Amino acid sequence: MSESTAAPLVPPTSIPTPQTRDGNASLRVARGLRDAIVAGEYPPGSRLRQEEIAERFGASRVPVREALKVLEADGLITLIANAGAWVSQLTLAECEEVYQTRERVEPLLLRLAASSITDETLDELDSLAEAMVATDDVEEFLRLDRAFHLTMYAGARTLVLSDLVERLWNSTQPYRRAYTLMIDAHSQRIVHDEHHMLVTALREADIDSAERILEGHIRRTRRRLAAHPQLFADTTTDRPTTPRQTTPRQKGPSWPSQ
Amino acid sequence: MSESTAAPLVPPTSIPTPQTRDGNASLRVARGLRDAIVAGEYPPGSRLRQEEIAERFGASRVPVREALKVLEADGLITLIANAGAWVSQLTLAECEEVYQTRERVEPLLLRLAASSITDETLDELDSLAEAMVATDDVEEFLRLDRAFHLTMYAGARTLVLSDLVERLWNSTQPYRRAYTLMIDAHSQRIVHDEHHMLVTALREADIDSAERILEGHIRRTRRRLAAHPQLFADTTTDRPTTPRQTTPRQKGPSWPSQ
DNA sequence: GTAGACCGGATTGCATCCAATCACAAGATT
DNA sequence: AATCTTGTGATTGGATGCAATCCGGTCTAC
Repeated sequence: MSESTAAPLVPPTSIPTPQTRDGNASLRVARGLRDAIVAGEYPPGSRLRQEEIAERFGASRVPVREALKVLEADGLITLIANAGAWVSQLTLAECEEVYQTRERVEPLLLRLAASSITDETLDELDSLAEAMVATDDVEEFLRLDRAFHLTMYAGARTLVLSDLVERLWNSTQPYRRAYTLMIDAHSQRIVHDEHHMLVTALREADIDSAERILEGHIRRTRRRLAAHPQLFADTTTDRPTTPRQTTPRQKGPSWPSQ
Repeated sequence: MSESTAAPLVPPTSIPTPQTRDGNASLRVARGLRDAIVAGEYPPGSRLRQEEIAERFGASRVPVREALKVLEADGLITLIANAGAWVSQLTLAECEEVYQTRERVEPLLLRLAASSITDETLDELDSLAEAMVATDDVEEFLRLDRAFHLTMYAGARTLVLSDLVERLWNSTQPYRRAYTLMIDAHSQRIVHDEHHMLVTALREADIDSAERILEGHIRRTRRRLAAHPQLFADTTTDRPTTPRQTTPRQKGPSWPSQ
């Protein structure tokens, strides 16, 4: 499938393949596949075939497999030996677990970032919050919500923690998407209020309040999600359940176990 | 795992490699290498050569590279493209980051586990705490300390969170080891007191107190570590710094970035 | 008619081979 | 003498090929 790289020793002619130059096909595959999953291109339960991914990103199956291992550690996909890879399907309990974890760590990340939040950042947060009210496109809403939070945290000079938070966001993105599709005006109003209160607390440099507001914000979303269990995989069935493909034939852990 | 089926049609010549039978060499390598790193066999900054690891675990370099990706996501090693793999070396700031994260998430995990802690578990925790006082072997102390905490959490029917906590423990294990080597009797006494208070609070089913004690326990350790910056990599130098090998020639993130 | 056994195709897991990159050292140039 | 350049060995990254596993459907037996 490497027609794209068809010119290995071909001098400078090969235009469409600068990818050997980046020296890291597995990183490129991991990034691209993660983006595709988070974007909803592969919904939870989708089967991921190595060869198909390899062809899509113009690589062989070796870097694809390395990328799959990374995404498994991210919690985005579930690998089962000799069977294949599926986009992770969370049960409601697992999703609540992630949200409870977020309730604890995101306020910390906000605290670590707070000192370096500038007035410009606060204005940007305000405009992001405004834009969330204005839009009625789900994907746009999700994008803005994510941008709002990550912008708050952007000043933190942390690596472990910001990476962790991003993973938590990624692994629950499909369920935020599904929930956003059925959100009512009232709930949306509350989200907006909370965002506005957050920016206000940050403007007043009241970190403790900001932490509490953020915690409550995440908790409220968690409870809203819990009110819609139909969005999640059934706890009683073995997973991964594949709604469209053939069901895999081996019970696996609901979350990458390693 | 399934070495019992070790010799299917394999011409019995290949003695040193019953590993093809388990169907998952990369998992075996990841586990073994993780254990070796956590055990201190490869100290922070050590260079990890693919071929050497492959030989050690009786596999080729392909599953080794997959295992390296997993360990990078665990935060245990640092991969640099076209350069190699090194056991992660944390700066003091990064280690404090991990500990601050632990201060937030471990109390949550304890809360989720608390309801299923039995009297037998509490007795076991007591005896683990006692054994920690009795021993003067560093490795034994570390093993007991880890067992104490993980036993507390064992009842939690969580996957994401317990996995996260284990990663956090693993990535800071070398620094706990180095610190334990220079711990004085007074500090050790405090650790023991805190453990005892924890078990007491759990016996009284006082989850809130238990959470706070655990948070303070981790925080105190963090502050003790911060008082010994010489245990950590220098923030000013590019990393990874390899104390024994030749220094790699490319600046890399101090923590797996992705 | 139902249950169990047995191919055929597809997919994964891994070993081997080859290309690309980098560190180190010796040599050339100014 | 110092610096840039070039060559060589070692190491990593990736592609191909092959063995093993598994699913699906079909056939057979009871």
